[in-house]
Amino acid sequence: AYTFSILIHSLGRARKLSAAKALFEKVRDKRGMADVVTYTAIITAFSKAGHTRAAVKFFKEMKARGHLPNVVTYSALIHGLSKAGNVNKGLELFEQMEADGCAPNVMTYSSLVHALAKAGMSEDAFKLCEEMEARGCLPDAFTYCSLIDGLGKSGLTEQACEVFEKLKKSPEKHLLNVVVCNSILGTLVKAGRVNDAYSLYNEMDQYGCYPDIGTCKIMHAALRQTGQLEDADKIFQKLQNLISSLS
RNA sequence: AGAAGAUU
Repeated sequence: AYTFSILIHSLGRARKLSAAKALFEKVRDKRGMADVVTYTAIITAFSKAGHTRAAVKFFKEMKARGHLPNVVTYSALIHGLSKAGNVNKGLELFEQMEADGCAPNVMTYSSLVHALAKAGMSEDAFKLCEEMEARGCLPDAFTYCSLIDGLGKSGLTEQACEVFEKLKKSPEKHLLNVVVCNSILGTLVKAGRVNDAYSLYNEMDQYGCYPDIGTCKIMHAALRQTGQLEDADKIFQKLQNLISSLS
């Protein structure tokens, strides 16, 4: 079953959904070898492709057949539902998961924070972060990134900055990475605070974060828009260097 | 030994 899970996972990643499904059904029916991980792999494949009703069908099926979903299964499906814009179903599933005695972990919370943020419910995302901390599950870089990005996109720039500043000073500051920096840079730029963004860009290295392609794209577009063309050019050069160092 | 989450 290990091998089949890997295969189903790979087919899913390659967007070969019908092949993944065919293999899954074969494993399930002919060999009776479908387990929680196999089910989770097929649910993930359909979830990521946005086919949530198929994912939910497999989810119901696994339960009906006595395979208890675990935290990975729930997280994958919550992510899929939220990605399809069905945050409420995601929240419902989150409650169901708790009712089933399955403890959420940082990835489950982060998926929900991301979903709430994307749905413009950043206040709820913020509350969820507080809740997870209160329950002894520390937010990680993914959680902070989703939260900051969501607050920024809801126009709550100040709150986003507060979260970032608080993280910078907290014992968890090692969580600061380039993607978290990019999320606050994007937030500042969106709020028209290009100079604040540029200052932050210039001090990122003090936090052990080094600009990546995403950083340069954000800053280049921002500086070009405000007519700071020389600085934009410098960043464009850096962007080219980063891209060419990829291969 | 296999499965889940972030910025542009």
